[in-house]
Amino acid sequence: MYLRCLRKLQTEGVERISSNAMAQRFHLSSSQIRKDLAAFGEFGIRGVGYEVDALANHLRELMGLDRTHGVVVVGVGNLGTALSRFPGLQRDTFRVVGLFDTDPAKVGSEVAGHVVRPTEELADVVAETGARLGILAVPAPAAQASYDLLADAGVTAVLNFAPAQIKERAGTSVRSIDIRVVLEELAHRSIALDVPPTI
Amino acid sequence: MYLRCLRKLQTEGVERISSNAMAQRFHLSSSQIRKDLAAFGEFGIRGVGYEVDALANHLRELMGLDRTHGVVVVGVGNLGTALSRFPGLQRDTFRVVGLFDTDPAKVGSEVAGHVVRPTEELADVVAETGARLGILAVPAPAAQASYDLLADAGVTAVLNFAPAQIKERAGTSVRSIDIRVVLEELAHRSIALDVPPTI
DNA sequence: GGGTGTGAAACCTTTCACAGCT
DNA sequence: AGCTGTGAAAGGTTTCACACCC
Repeated sequence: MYLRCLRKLQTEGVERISSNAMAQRFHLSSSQIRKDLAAFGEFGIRGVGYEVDALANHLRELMGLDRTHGVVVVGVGNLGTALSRFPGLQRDTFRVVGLFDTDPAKVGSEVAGHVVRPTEELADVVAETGARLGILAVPAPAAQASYDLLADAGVTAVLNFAPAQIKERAGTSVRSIDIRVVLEELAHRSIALDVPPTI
Repeated sequence: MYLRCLRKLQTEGVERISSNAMAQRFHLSSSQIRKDLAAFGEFGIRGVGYEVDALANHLRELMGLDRTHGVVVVGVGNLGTALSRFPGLQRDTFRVVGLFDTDPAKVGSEVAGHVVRPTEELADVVAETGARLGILAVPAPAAQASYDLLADAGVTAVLNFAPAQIKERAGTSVRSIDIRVVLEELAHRSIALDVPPTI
């Protein structure tokens, strides 16, 4: 969240900012900002504030965003295709290094500059490219098997869009986005108009 | 979250469950479960536990999931198409009632059983159908304008997939899923393997 | 006996306020 | 003078433990 705020400040050309100014700008509390940022190390300058660039770089490093992360995408339906084409996945922080599907009709076709490969080749591609991130865009019944495939291949973090509960394995963390759950939260908000949005 | 757990219990045929059993089953704390469920009203039976069906129904009602929610989808690219075809959006809780796009090449085509309409017709469709939920699957630069369109039409909650900061208006709450942010969190996890997953 | 609902205790997070650095 | 970093106070949340009910 702080990184997002700092990036916004960078695009605005702000070079230094105090916890107070930042609190006003982003509707936070200044003491909370100081506590949090101090936890990452002493990055403020007393009497001055925080150096936006230096702090952003520090947080980027802390989050591992200073290197390129290879991403493999399993499932090349509409969702997988949309994600593969997503500009944020073609840059130097995240780069799609392989698309996989079990459907023979899809294997061999080209999507977002990549030839879709059979899932049998996933382990090889992960080994060759050193990819550590995986995206699951398969139907719910195929989710667990695909996750296991990714885990076996050595992927360490998986983003799952299938509405299925993945049985996690040590060394391969999962973050699931279940559209059904998000919609339900939305339904709740639309009937209870005073529910504050999540940050 | 409780509703998800209860649904899982329902599919397993469990009719009654104690806070202790539930805690074990879903890795929660029994006292937390009791406190939370008690907050919704006295739904447990002392000496017995909780009636799964009755509690699920109560929570469903509380979340507004006992009625049908009409959903309009703005943006019929790969993502919009994937979402429109999503089975969870064709049932009696959530039902897509209209697809919209500005691209003349897409307008008139049929996706997931709906004819894609120009965004000019959005307000009419929302008025006719009484839809209160909207999904934004447009490119980032078009996000704010599309949100405003939804807000003007009377939609009360919007799920935004565009990587853009929406300026919210009173009466139309926004929940954004920014794939970039999710990926960054994932990158952090893949380098710091001890970060626990979000529930 | 078994299990909920709930005050009290323990624990954690946020805010306050100020010493100390630039 | 101005602003950070940080102990102390305030405010919340979670766990404990037990009275009370089935």
